[in-house]
Amino acid sequence: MPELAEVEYYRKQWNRGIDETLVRVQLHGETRIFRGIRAKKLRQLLPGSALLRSEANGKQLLFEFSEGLWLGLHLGMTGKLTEAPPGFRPGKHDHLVLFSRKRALIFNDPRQFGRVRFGQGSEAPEWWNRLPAPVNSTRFTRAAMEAFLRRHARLPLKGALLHQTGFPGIGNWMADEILWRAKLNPLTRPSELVSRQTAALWRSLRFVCRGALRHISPNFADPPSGWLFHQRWKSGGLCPIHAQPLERRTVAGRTTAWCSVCQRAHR
DNA sequence: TACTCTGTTGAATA
DNA sequence: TTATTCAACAGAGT
Repeated sequence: MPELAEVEYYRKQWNRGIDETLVRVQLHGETRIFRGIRAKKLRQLLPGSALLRSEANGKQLLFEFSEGLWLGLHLGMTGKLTEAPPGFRPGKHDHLVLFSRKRALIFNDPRQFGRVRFGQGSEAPEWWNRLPAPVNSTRFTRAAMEAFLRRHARLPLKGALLHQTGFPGIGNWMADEILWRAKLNPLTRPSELVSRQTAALWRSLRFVCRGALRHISPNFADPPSGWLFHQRWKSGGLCPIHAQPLERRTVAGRTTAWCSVCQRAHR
């Protein structure tokens, strides 16, 4: 699930451990989560350092520790960050657990599509600084969105919105919500958009990002009723406007729900 | 039991 | 260069 707002929620769970010194690190170093890094180094270097701060960039997370240690996390499809008392016993899918005297910070991910990265130095790791501006930042501009759509003129809108280089932070449910509000069919190609539709896409994108962050990231609450979110997955889901049964099909490789009245294919 | 589905993404292929 | 397909993984649902 973790998209922009859920990632932000999880970041705050680990922030509860800010200013606490780690005493022990427990991890399943052989799992896919740690691909590309030496998991053993985490276990050796992190104890003795303290969590200082954290940052999110779209779906990417960065935790800064004292002693110039940096932990990058991606939650993949089923990753979660939680916090537990210090006596916590890691279970099968608790692949990385950081213990301070007061608590355990847990990275749990059954499907292991998530990822842990590690860096050392006085500055944030280079891969972090190279990330594109996430959709909720002021650096993400309408001009940048339009340039990306021009570059991917034949990719269905649904696929474009899921592209993390073009729309960092958007995931499957947000993409459907955005297209529904903009009254755009997920199969529409960017090259077919008239300027009124591009404007609608931009407005809808901003609205859904702001709303998701406001409603979901504080407590993991659902967005307000009236959002497509509540209808997307249930069989017999209805368009919140027309009470029309939603279409449900794979578009650009992902399950997609839309209203055939609001989001007519072509004009 | 067997088979299908899933909120991500990146590698391989076209 | 851009678009599509598929695999990585585990568990839930039918």
